[in-house]
Amino acid sequence: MTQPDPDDRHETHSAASTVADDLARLILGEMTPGTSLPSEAELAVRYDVSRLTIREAVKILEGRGLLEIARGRKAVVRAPDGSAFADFLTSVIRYDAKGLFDLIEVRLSLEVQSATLAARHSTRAGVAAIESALQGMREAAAGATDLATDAAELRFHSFDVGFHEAIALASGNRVLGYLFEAMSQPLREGFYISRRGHEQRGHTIQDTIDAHQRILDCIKDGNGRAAAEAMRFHLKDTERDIRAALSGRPLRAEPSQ
Amino acid sequence: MTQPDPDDRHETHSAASTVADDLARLILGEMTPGTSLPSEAELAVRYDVSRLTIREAVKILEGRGLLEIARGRKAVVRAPDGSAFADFLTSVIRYDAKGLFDLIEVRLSLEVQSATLAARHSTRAGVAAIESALQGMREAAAGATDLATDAAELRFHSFDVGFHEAIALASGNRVLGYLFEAMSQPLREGFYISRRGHEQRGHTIQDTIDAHQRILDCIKDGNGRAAAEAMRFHLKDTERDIRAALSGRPLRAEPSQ
DNA sequence: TTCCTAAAAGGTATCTGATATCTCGGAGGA
DNA sequence: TCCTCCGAGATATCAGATACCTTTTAGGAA
Repeated sequence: MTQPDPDDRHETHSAASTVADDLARLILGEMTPGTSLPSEAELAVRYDVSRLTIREAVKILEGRGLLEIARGRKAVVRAPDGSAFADFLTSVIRYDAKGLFDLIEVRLSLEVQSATLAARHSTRAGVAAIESALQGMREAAAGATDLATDAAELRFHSFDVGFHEAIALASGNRVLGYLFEAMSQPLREGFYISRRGHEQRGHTIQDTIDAHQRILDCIKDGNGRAAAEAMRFHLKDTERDIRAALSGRPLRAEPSQ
Repeated sequence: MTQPDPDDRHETHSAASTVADDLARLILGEMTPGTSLPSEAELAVRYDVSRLTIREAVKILEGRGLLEIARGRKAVVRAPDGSAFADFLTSVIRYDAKGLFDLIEVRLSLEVQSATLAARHSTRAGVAAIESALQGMREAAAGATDLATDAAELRFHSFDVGFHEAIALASGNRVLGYLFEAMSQPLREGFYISRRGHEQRGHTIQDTIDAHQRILDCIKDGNGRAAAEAMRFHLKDTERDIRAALSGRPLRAEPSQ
């Protein structure tokens, strides 16, 4: 809840911030992804500040995910993606364990909706992408039957994430895709915890694959309600895995990244 | 194919980005909001780069919303909020009108969940905040019966947003609160459009207030399912308002901020 | 003529050094 | 004891310079 503050007497904002805000408005308003900004020298002349100030403004926008910067080339406007939100969510779940479950709760809601929408109006290509991810999970699991090695677990995980991401994309709702992308990084840690709990509860990898298969089947049938239910069941089960793995032992504090 | 280049992963971008990533990990991992970073000079020594490079790294983190920077003071770690995601979403809905409806769709899902959770376990203070926002809507509407003036409409709008925000907070799920905060800015434009459509469809302000009252009643009753349904009905109706107002006329392209 | 390569031009990345202005805490006076 | 003022420390911004990367262009070879 921000205070009204209509007239920004708060103008002690630095020159770099001012330039950054102006450029942001320009970029969001009338530039399309792929367009390149004028050179630093040119911007310095236009805003009548030093090149350093322009650089700092551009860095702020890089941090906001609006620009892509490479050495020797002009800065180009970046297509939006969810990464800008990712470390924000990461910081949320770092502060306490409840944050992780809050995130899981939200994720459940969004993924159930994704599944519903994906079943309702997905394209053949969309279904193919989901199928391909599931096939990848199968192969990763076959390669190492118990996911004993880190490499196999990593491969399985990335296909698992890919499965859910493919559903989010197949929903046709881009905001869902961005949110999923933003959530997948902070949920990465949760994944490894959940696999541990999955085994503790006597389940196998095949169970996991079957659960995904059911979701896929419902989507292919175009049955939104069933797809939603299958997704909800799967995620609720994953949540139980995590709770089982965490019961009695605190969330480890050290970041794995 | 690049040369071996063993000690320097050339793939990593600039020195500033490297420092920024390292600082981000530090901040997310082991610093709490309010803590201040070492001074630029000290960081420059620690990372063995010039102060300018540190400045750029810090600017990137400012853009990511991780740091708060003020002149003459060290940079302090910022408590997470949704604003970093807000202008990202704003950029999404700028690119085409479908983005707006994608966002509305996601919002519906999240708000329905908020209502459910708020009904399930809200505190007395949480309910009071929702009630207070609704009372504010009533008074704003009474002050100007048809919301003719911009000021009255603005007041009504902020109480309307406050109502929904209070529900998100009452849900007890902080991630929902952050997401709501991030969405409310880009949806601001949608609000004015919806009010126009509301009138076009022969509805009054009182209808809007009644819809909110119904949601509040369900939450007070602790009836999660009914609260979800009331919220869904209200938001679906709002969506119809927007579609009605937009039918035949394109979304205006000029940014309002 | 066509294709490949190397130099040139333009751009960013980073450093050094200097000045201005702001914040905060402590010294000193009332 | 409390208020005021000042200096130390920190950031903000400037200017100039070098290194390295990318793109373009021009020239030479097939």
